[in-house]
Amino acid sequence: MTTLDQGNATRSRILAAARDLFAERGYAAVSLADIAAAVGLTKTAVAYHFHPKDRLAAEIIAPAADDLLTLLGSEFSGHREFLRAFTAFAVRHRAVIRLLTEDIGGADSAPPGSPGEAIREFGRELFIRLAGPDPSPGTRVRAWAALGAVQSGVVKTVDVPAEVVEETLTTAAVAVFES
Amino acid sequence: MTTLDQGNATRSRILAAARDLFAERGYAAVSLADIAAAVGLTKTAVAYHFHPKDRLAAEIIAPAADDLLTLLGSEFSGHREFLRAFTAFAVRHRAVIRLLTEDIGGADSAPPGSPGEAIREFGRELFIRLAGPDPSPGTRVRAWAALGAVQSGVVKTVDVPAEVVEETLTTAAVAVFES
DNA sequence: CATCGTTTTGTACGGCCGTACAGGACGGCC
DNA sequence: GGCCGTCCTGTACGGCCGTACAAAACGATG
Repeated sequence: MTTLDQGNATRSRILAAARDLFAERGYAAVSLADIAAAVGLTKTAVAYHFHPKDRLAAEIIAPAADDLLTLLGSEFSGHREFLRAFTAFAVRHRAVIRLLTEDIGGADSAPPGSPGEAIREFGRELFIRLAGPDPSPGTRVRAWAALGAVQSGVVKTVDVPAEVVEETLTTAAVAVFES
Repeated sequence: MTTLDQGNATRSRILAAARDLFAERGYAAVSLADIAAAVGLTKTAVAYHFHPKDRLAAEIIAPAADDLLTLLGSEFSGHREFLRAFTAFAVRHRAVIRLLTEDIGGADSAPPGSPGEAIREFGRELFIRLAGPDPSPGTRVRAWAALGAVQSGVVKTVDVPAEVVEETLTTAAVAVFES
């Protein structure tokens, strides 16, 4: 089992390093060589564990993606509840939220069937969920502002305790949308 | 003069096309060939007008950068006035604000003396300006949320009249920061 | 018409990317 | 010891990027 454990261990180390680098610079701006250097391997070794590069992103994103689909599949009684749930989601997955919101699907087209396929333009779905099917210009602006506030607040304060961020941002997001 | 005018005309067309493409996909994701295809030229022709690719970004950003430096150099009586000024700035330059906030300086290191150098991490300066030198965790979260709300609201609603966006977002940003 | 500068093209190069493939090192198993 | 799967390395390839450079169109100028 030693061999297997070692493999899973480096696998995890690669995953962790990649998550940090992606969060810092974005998906496309990080090469396999960068990740390899961060964990002290060659880029070929990294490629061995995650055959297409997409798998790295897919595996990093997977838990957040599941949560997101659950969120989008749930019913909420009003925008306050929805914003509360969204903020909780964003805080819980703040290390990877940048990948979900921007990088993936924005650059190269996700192959059909991959996790990226389901997540594609999920931001738009969140927006529709919040703003409704046929929002007024003012509502559109406020909805995007609220989503942007949560994302920005979550990404830029990774060192602040999660409870503080979540509570503060929930209040802030509601304040935006009701302003 | 016809020759010169033609040159300036295509220069402008390149600039306009590049601005749109950058706003849509981000700086690094747009190649010279993409821009060339958009204006019906070869990538070499584009490179002729803007020798290092950086010049394209620099020229597109220049007016916004000047405005930004003015903003950072001004005094404000309180956070409301600052947020009002920042929102006005963001709306005025909404076509290029994505470049200022993310792409430039984020990916590859800007060469010293280039415009990107001065703009580098300007977001942090805006944050300090809003949150103060030694903000509490809650203030930090609210400040980033306010800035993110404005940015998101501005970028995602380019088809909404500027006055509507500006007024709505100013109110929203203040609501966030005071929430 | 000859000449010049400007603009555009075509071709080519070096660099970095992700990927493929062959081989070597190491431990588990018979 | 022989064999096998796992893990990692080295080398190499094709593709796309930005860039350099020679040459060709083209109008303007004399």
